[in-house]
Amino acid sequence: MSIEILIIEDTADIREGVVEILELAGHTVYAAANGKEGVELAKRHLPNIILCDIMMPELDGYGVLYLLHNSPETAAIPFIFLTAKADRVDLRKAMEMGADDYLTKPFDDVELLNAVESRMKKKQQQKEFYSKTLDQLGHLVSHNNGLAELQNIIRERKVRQFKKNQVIYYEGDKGSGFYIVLSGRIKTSKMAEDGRELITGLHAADRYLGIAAMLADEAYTDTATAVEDSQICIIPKEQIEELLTDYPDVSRQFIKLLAAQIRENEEHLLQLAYYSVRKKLANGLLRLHRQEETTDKVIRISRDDLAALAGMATETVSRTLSDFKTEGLIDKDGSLITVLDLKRLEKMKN
Amino acid sequence: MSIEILIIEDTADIREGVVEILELAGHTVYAAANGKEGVELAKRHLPNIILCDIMMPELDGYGVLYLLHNSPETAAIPFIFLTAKADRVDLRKAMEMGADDYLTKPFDDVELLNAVESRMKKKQQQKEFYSKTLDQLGHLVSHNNGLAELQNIIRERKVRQFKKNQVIYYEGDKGSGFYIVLSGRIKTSKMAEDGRELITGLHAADRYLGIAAMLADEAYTDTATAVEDSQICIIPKEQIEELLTDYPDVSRQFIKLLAAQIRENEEHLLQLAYYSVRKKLANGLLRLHRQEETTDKVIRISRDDLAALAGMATETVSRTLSDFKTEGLIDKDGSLITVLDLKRLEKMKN
DNA sequence: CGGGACATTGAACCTAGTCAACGTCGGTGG
DNA sequence: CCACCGACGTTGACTAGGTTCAATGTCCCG
Repeated sequence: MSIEILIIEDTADIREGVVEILELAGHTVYAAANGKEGVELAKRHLPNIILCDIMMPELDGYGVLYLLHNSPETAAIPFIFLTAKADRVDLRKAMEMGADDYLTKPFDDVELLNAVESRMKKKQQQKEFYSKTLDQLGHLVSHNNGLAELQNIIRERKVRQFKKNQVIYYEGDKGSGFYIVLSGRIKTSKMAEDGRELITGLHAADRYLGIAAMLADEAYTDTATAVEDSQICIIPKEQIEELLTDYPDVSRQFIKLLAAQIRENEEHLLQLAYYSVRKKLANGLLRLHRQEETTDKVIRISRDDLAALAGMATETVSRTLSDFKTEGLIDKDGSLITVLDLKRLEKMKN
Repeated sequence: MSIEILIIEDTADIREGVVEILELAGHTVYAAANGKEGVELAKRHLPNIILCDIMMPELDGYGVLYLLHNSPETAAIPFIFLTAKADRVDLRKAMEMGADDYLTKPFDDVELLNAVESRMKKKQQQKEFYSKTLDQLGHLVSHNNGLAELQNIIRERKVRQFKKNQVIYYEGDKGSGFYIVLSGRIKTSKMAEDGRELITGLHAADRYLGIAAMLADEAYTDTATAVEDSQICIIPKEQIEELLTDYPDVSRQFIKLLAAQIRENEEHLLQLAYYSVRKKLANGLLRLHRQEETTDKVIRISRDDLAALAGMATETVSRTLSDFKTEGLIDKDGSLITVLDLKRLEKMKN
């Protein structure tokens, strides 16, 4: 199988060296001498893998990565950084931004080819692993044409990894597609002026993200962040656009998702307005409990996130959880919480 | 023009008398001897006007009115109660439920014919008056087929009057259509367990109600009540249903409305979670100010509603408004509030 | 073993809710 | 026509519930 590779590197020596090696290995190679050109080539050719220098004039490697990741059709392409420094800080930043791997210059032929191949192999494994998950996505599937089409799109599986605390999109970004959570957990949150955070939604496997923004053709109203390492399937907007005009059943399905979200939000609204801390926390726990799909239903969440979810101070969460424990409602150990008495939690007085 | 009239009355004497008079006047008359039969006939024939006794075995007049008003295709049919008692309490209840008129038994031929005719005339006037308003509804209209179709449906103008504090639908009712506010103001609200109310939306002229519930085929998530006397156009679900499957542009339009609602709700969430009373109230006022379309932009709302809108106690609203007044932000006189310093209200610190 | 992230606990403070009394206006009935 | 009632708004006093600040404890990772 021939692999298409894009190399973005401003130093001619290195760039030409890499091209030569990869072409000798039988791959198709596109070369760009700067970031801007790199992004253009990436969008035009949609290569199977991208190698990119960090330090470049004008648009640096981070910028390239950012741009490509924000565009659905290029978001899932494996991205390897080439870096001269063995500087840890830079690398950490790179990996946090979602790079898949890195190569420290100078590197030899073997290192280069290994990196490319191992990344392609991982990608392949990932595909196989998640084809199961994706095939299970029965929600949107029926015997109907449009939904079958949608499933096909989902099958193309542009999967991208997000590490803990990595941001998937920011409030204010233009919605350019939507996302399906395959594994892990994603929170969507809004920031108050003083920096306090309110979690508007928690999305575990099989849940959808960013639908409203995409369909309304507006900017995202909240910021999506990975709570733990997660895999996310990215569906570009253009592909959905056609479906919406051709198949009414698809729009109906989306409308239901939106309506469900409105329902949830309104319930949340009422809680924040009038419920006591105890009740808000109880409801928050129940919400998490319902989502938790591990056998023993243990909830794993930081106090900070729990506070942001229920709209209160972290210290208050700590205190109230301690109360709940002495009352025998829950058990807790660090950031692990087990619901013991569901009934009583549900009936929590105000 | 021949008018189709339905008479629902359990006493055979009266019923037959009425039928005779009306038929002599050249109208088509359907007669039902009890409430259940009456509802069936109404749905089958969709008469131009309904006369209905209050006191009947099994399903009484209130029940008939309730059922017919909850069904979009019959909701806008003028409804006249026939009542033996001159009892005010009963009548008040009837009018509050949305009856258009009443006749106290015994009534003579002239009274009966007058009541029918004057009601039909009013209905006609209403139609003419609102045909203007409805024609202005340019929002959903484009050169596109589906939206033109939608406009046609809206033109059929099933207009219904709601008096102050009358309920349009209750939380939990099945969504059987959606509503367009023609004049007046409607609030949608949710009730906390302890009875406190949170207003989730305020809808003035040209706004839509109950879209989410209708499209998702679920129950309403909140209760809609008229804040002042209002006119509302009712669109039955069945008619929309076809449009949705045939014309994608219509669904797109609805999707945008839903997305806008999500946007608004999320903003509201953040406010309720972390904002101070001063800031919440300031935002509430701004929201109202924006909607107010009278020239001088005077806001008219009760303290209770304002409190339910911002999610706080009425007394606190009173106090804070007084503060705002001494600070020169607003002017107030009873339930009339004028925004004086928009800038400072917007910049209100937390 | 040290440092940082996260959790817990204590104490002081303060915001906003509750309860209660009073004022005002408009409508209704005697 | 006036008196009364109820709905609505205002103001005061009190207090509970939660936030904030600060100190200390605990766990995990390099």
